[in-house]
Amino acid sequence: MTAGQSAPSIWMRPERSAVGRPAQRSRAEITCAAVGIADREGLDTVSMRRVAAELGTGAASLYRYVETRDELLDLMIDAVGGEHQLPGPSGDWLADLVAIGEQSRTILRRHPWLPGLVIARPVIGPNGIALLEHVLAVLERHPADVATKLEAFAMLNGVTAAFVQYELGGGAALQERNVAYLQHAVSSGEHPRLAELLSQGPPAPAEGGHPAGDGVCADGGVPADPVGRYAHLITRVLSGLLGPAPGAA
Amino acid sequence: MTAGQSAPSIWMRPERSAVGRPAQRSRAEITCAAVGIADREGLDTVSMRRVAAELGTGAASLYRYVETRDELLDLMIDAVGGEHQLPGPSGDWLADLVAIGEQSRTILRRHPWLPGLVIARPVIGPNGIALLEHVLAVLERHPADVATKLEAFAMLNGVTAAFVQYELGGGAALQERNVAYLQHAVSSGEHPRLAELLSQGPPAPAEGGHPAGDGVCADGGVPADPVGRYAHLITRVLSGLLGPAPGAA
DNA sequence: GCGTATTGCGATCGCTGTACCCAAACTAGT
DNA sequence: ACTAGTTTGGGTACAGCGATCGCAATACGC
Repeated sequence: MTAGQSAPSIWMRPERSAVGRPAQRSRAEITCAAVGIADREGLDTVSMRRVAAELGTGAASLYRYVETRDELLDLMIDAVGGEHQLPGPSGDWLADLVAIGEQSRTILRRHPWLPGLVIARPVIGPNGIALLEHVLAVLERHPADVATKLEAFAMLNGVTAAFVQYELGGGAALQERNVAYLQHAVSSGEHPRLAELLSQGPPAPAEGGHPAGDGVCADGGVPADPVGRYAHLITRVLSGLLGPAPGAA
Repeated sequence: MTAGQSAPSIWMRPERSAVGRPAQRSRAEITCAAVGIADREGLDTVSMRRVAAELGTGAASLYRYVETRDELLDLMIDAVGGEHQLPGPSGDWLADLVAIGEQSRTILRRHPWLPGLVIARPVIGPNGIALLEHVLAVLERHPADVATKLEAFAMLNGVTAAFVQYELGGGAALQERNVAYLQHAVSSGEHPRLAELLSQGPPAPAEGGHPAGDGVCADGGVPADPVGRYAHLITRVLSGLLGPAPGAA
């Protein structure tokens, strides 16, 4: 009767019916295959036919589980969101949120197709809700209003995605082209300040490990390793949005 | 001889040759048409045929100007980057960078397809170089090393894109679905802290204007209007990466 | 005017997302 | 045990996509 006619969300439809011929596959199985293909061969090789072939079935069958390809992408996004581990609040909300961000960074680096996708398509599913609920729980006693907390959640995800995409340089091929063009632009004249940039560390921004100390350093210094840099950045973002840390200065 | 065989970058190829039949169109003209379509009808209606039709020509003709569709997307990204106005450094690098960020936010909101695209495809062209050069000029006397300045540049773009995408909610349709699912999830049980979120301000995060004061407020307070919130956020990010403001405490 | 270099673009190929249709496989009711 | 109803499996088909090819048209240097 009062139905909003636009297909609401895949997670509001029941996965399988009680009657009729039972399904041979599941959303999770299809999602897992799609994520595997994206990890291995890139996001735009994830076609319905390719995923179906991976599962040994026909492309049309997938449409019993998913209405469109975009819905499959939604499932993929939420599925990797489930890779988070969410321990109980420690009492230090800043530390808890930074820990979540560091997990997110690891997850995003594991699935290089994710940063671009999650920004273009900020969809929320069961795992996204669990994450949001966890963040709200961490911030339960924080005096900020809900809108601010929601914004902090969005920025925790968004800033992390942006940072990882910067770390990865948008993929090796693209980064190579960018560097080549930068050199070209510098050599043919006009940009004096770019020269010093290219004479130093442009080719590979960073790698993944944690070679040095594991995080936030004394206020004022900027860490050298990527993990420390990320922690430093996300700490500033979060304390900027939510005020300074609870106990710390 | 020493050629890296992968097609280097569209901006390293000359746009037109001196000899032979002269071209009837230009990269700029095609780019402009494509941006117009994307603004009006969304990014994924930007097909080669559609753009060609807009220009009254055939799809194959466009491949004289652009090698692939992705290259057209690169042109679009860089073209809107040219909408920035870059005044000379004022001496206060933080204020200058925040001003750039606010321009970026306006531009990104004008082209809602951009945030997702620029994160997924962080390509740099002439306008991107001009912007980078400008940022480096603003930071000329800043003591940080080049890698840190480059990171600040990347985060200025990345964080702004993430913020705008959060403001826009990923498009009306997607936001509607998300809200519907959140309500569904809350009503069917488990997530206590989500309830208070939905009882308050979830449907539209923000609108664009600048109803109240125009920016950074006294330290400690968090502004209410979106413009102030953005300024607050980007200020925290930049001073987090580059140390505190030059004159200010 | 003639060779040479470039562009314009219709025709075409392989691939994509997805609608349609019917056979197969299951449950519920009798 | 049979029928009626409901759902899934998946082959086929279609419109549209990005991209290639080949040829006619159009310019310049000589």
